[in-house]
Amino acid sequence: MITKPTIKDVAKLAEVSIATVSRVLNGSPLVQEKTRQRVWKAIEKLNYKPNALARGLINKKTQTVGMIIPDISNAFSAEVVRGIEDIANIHNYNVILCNSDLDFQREMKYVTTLQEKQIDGLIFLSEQVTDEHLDCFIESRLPVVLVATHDDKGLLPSVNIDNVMAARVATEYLLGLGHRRIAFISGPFDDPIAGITRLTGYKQGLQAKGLPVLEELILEGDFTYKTGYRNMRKLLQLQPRPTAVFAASDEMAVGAMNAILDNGLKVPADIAVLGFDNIDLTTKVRPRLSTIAQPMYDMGAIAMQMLIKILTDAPLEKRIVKLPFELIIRESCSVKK
Amino acid sequence: MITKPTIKDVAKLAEVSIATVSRVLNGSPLVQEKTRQRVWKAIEKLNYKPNALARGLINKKTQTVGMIIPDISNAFSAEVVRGIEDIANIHNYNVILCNSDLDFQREMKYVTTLQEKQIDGLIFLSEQVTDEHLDCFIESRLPVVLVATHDDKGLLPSVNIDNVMAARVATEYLLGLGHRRIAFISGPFDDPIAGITRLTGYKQGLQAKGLPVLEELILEGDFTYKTGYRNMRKLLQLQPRPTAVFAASDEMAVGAMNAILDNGLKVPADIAVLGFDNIDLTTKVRPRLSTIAQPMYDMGAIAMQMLIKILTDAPLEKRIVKLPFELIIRESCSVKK
DNA sequence: ATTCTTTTTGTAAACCTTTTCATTTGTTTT
DNA sequence: AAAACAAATGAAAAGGTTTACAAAAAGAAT
Repeated sequence: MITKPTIKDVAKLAEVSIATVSRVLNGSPLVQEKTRQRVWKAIEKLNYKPNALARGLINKKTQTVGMIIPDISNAFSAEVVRGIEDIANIHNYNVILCNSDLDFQREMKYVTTLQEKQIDGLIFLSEQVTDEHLDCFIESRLPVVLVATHDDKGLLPSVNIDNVMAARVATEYLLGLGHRRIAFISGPFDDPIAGITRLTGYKQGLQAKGLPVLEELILEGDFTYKTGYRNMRKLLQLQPRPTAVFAASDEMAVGAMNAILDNGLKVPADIAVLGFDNIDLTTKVRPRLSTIAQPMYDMGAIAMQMLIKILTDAPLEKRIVKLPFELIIRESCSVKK
Repeated sequence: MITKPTIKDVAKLAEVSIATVSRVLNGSPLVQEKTRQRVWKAIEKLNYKPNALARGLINKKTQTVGMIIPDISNAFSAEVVRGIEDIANIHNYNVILCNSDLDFQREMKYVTTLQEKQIDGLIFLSEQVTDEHLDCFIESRLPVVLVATHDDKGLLPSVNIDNVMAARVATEYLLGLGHRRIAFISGPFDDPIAGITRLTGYKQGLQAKGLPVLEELILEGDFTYKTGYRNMRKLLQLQPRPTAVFAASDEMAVGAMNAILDNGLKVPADIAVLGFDNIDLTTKVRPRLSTIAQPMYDMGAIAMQMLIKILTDAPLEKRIVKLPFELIIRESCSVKK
């Protein structure tokens, strides 16, 4: 069997030492022009590719980072990941993809494996970052950047949006349209990042206007289409019905919208619907969904940029980055009649 | 600075040689029970993690595979990737994600990088597999499995569906509903996998019924929502209008559906719409989209299973796998009035 | 007790690089 | 021509594992 050519083979063919080949490979200036050419010729002739394992072993760098996310088949994650990979690619990094399904055990197992593979850093996306997470990250000594999450103590660098304010702006928009009976389909009540925060923003919006927060109008979902649909069906049975629904994710908002539509009612005429995230889906449904836009791609891209800065010892201007959100008005909300 | 503990540190603490530690780590039977325990204790005490680079260097295996796909933010790719990663994870492999945007240069650059990183194998997803691709794969000597693609010569293992037959079944379904003027929004005319094949199936369907293939009813898209929308607008100007549209992807089908809806017409009452893929979106739009289901997750999962078999020298029953497709009837197609 | 097995453990080479340090070669200065 | 210096090259160690082989320890057979 023919084995892969190594630096030795190149050295032999070019009639130099492996040290010289290595220097050529790494663009060292102290090698004569004609030697350099001879080496390159040998490299090409043998189709030699340096072994990144050997390199990594000695350099203690692998140009590889890990990303642990809940689920790549979720549009939000996928968009963030695309941002991460694009920046990684530009800077000659590769990314290892890990789907956790938000399972703590899996997350921890991935951290261990990635550590063994000597990744240079980790990008982490999850519902919450608990103390156990923190312990694990610290023990691993891996540079970690959180995206679309943050830890309470602000120990880890992160990139996120101001979820409270975003949800408040959304609520105030609906109030501004004249709605007073605004339902809220929340994320998990124990999710401190996208659950509690957005619920808080919703409440703040109402309270700032002097309106009561009605328990019956607040239902718990898990960001998925299904829970949006189901919760909306419950809301439709209320007397009187809410005139608007604000959901903590676009998936849930579309679910809610379809529940309304399937019930023979109209959006926004009968009930206004407002989402959160601005995933692709929002422009593909009819009516198009108004929503709070999170800069998903940018969040990923910036997280990766931060990670690279950490890896290259460049200064980080800000460790905790809050990106701007945007209220995008489409067709799913109208003035209350 | 504290450095990571190595096998040497473990050996010293456990008062054995590194060979013994290695044996314990690899579950070798020829080490005494009490020694084994001593070693494990040392491993845990030091929180030692074996260095996968050093391991890979000597074993010539990295338990890492690469996957080159067009774009992870595309629902189809994402679902396939999820299938790949799940199976990989079960078998203790990790996956490196590479987005090519169908750019040949990028694809080739990724192959080189992945090769340098000594991946054990590669899963490749693209519009076409040209001879240059083939040359590159062969030269790389990497085990490659194609997914949702295949090469003309059948050189590489692949998993796919019978696109011609699927498109034909779809067309015949519309014909069966009484439609005679059926438009087709195709993928790129030069895409031999999902472009030409599905177009062929469409034509076959018509011809089998003795119907003419009308050029004016066939438009070229690139599988994206946008081209579905645009092409449908063109089709709407035809006199007489088509009574049904079959699109070579769900994205295009939804684009077409929205073009129809935005034009004040009804689906399926005025025009029936049929898609291809069965991505999530199909059940989130109203009316729900009828479609040809490709087993996206399974395609990824099976591709990975095949790759693992190749890597472990297990026999492959079939090198070219054709998975079954399924016509899923929802609400976007009705009998022609 | 001696020899022969069998079981357990250790030594050292190998995997493929990078890099320090030493050496050689070439150039400049005197 | 010799001395001093700079530039180019090579030898060898290091990085952290696995494993073939050697060696030691333990047990069985004589």
